[in-house]
Amino acid sequence: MKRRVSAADFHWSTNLFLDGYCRKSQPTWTEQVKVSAESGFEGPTDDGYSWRKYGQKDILRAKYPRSYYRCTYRHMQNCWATKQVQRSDDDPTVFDITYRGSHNCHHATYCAPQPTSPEKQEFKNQAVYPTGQQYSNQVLMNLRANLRVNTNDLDKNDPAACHFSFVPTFSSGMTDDNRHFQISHVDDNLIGSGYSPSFVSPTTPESNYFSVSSSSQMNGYGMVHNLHHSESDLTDIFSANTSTTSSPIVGDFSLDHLELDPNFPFDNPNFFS
DNA sequence: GCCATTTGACCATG
DNA sequence: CATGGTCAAATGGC
Repeated sequence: MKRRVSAADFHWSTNLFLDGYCRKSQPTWTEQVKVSAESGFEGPTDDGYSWRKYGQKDILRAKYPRSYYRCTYRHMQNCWATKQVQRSDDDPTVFDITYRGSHNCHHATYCAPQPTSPEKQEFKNQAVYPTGQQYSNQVLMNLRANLRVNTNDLDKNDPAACHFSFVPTFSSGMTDDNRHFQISHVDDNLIGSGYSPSFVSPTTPESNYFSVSSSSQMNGYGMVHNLHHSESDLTDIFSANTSTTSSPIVGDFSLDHLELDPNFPFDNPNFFS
């Protein structure tokens, strides 16, 4: 929990998989993080937040146990974010990290030297944390390689509860920094509750930032808050790229590839409602 | 002594 | 009842 991964030797790829499921109205998404052994493998747990491990469990038919973490500031700031970390069976260098809930705490970024509080050590681990913006930009840089929207799963889920299937895939865009980014389903709760998947969470050693679009806005804690999410907004985001291989601009970034499923129900009244 | 981790027990769910 | 998720006492490091 207290180690840091240097920017120089942390080579990894992330397969982020937004599992916008419909349970308990908590946003959940899964990120697959690959850490190469040569980069001084220490595990993928440094995502910029401060986690406290509260359990470990052997999972049926899984080689490796699953670890359970919750936000260190669960009580101090009523932050109920949790995550589960499980090493992949196939590739021991790959970790599946399932995040559940969004952070309410304000300790994720290093740049928030707030007025001294009795909880002095709350900031002791923050000095080298990159901001969420920094992480985000890293991902978006790789996003240039490939981004597509996949709606295949829509039919498998209750359309009334899960209106959104968004599976952008970033892969092989950058040299050794391949990130695969998948967002499956996102429901209302996920969008409207300060939801912050890893691509907007602090992690990367890079020093950049991004903004997704006018419909989203970074706050001071590396989170993206959707100020509004209307149909037109999303259309704005994706429409520019449905028939060309040019590089549409998404926020501060250009995308080399963006495929949009023509059947994607942007006109679904429930979509991002 | 404080705090995080470990680990077996307990609980919830299907 | 099997499995996954959480609790909490014990443990260890600083």
